[in-house]
Amino acid sequence: MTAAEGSPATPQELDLDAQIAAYQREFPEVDPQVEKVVTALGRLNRRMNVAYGRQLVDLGISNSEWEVLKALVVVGRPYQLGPGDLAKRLGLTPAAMTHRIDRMVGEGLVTRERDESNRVRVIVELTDEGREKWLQTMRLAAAFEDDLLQDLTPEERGSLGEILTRLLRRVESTQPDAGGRLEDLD
Amino acid sequence: MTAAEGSPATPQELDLDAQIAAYQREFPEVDPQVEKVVTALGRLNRRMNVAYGRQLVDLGISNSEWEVLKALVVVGRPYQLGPGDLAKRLGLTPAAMTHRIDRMVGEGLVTRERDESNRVRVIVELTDEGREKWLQTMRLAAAFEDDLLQDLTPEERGSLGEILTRLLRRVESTQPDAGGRLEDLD
DNA sequence: CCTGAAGACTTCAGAAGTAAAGTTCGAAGG
DNA sequence: CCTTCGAACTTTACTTCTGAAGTCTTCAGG
Repeated sequence: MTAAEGSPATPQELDLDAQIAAYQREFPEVDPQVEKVVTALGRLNRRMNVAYGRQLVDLGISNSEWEVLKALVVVGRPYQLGPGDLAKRLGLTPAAMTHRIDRMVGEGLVTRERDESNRVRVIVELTDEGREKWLQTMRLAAAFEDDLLQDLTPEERGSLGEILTRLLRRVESTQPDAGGRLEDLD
Repeated sequence: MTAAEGSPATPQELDLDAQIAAYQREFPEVDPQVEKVVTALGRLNRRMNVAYGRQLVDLGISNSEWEVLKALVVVGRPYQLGPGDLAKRLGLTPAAMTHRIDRMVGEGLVTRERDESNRVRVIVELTDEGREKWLQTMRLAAAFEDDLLQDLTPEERGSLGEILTRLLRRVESTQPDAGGRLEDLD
């Protein structure tokens, strides 16, 4: 029998404190408190993505497809966006969007048609099936997320949300949105 | 002239509160507080990775290569690991590691040689140049991270680190490390 | 009208990942 | 000793993404 092909996407990592200690050993100038926050953030996020990924597999869609569903649902009825808009919102090249949409059309999650009022444009629209899929993912994701934050007190949740929002604002203002504000798109 | 090819990897996203509001509109059962924490976490992490990526481009290495450097540095002298260990630690397939190591050997960041005491094994070792690269990335990353957390009070940093650590522990214990504990590897 | 430029999407080639099959070496039993 | 199994890495086929070139549509001038 050949090797069991260890399932990837689930990293085996050192204990967090051990990892921080290693950084201090190799790079003494580092601030352990800062490094702990940043490292925990990255690792937490990675694990969450693994968890989402597993749930999505059960529902028969990929993480990439989920992103598209989310973007379409968020804009609201009639759940339409162009490939270019989608690409900007997801941070992908237009070429990648073309392929993703191909797949998703094949799976019946979205439709693609030319905009008859301006035949250069293409309209990608969520199907009922696509919307239903998104609802299913939301149910699973919400359950996972509730469970994840279960041990936090309401005060802790509030303060966590507030601090993260502040950090996000800082980084998003530092990092201009690669040419053109989102408001231009709607 | 052809299209300017909008630079990807920097998503244009809705305001965080607007996104949460959209989720509530489309899925009223969602807990906005929970969703805010989770969404901010994901978006923050993504932006941080974009920021790291830009710094790495300046230093001439990719994010993937950075991961390998980190893993080797963290184990300490003599900075050696096998491809299989590396793959497990990074959450990749062994096949992907083979290719990554190929590239990194070509760039002089690591060496690859057979273990003479057991010729099935291969030893990947950080070169001096690789270690120096890692130190450079650390300097830039630490500066970025210090700046990111600049607005937080020491108490906020401490509590953020503590809460994130707790969440990480929860998710890591829920999500067994795909076959085999890390302790078996050293 | 016709032409040229610009915009929006798609197509094509190359990079990097996964899954599965293949190769090589070491160890254990007859 | 020889054979067979298992472990560790590599190879192959296929997927998905990026960057650059290509196609089609619209619009502004001549």
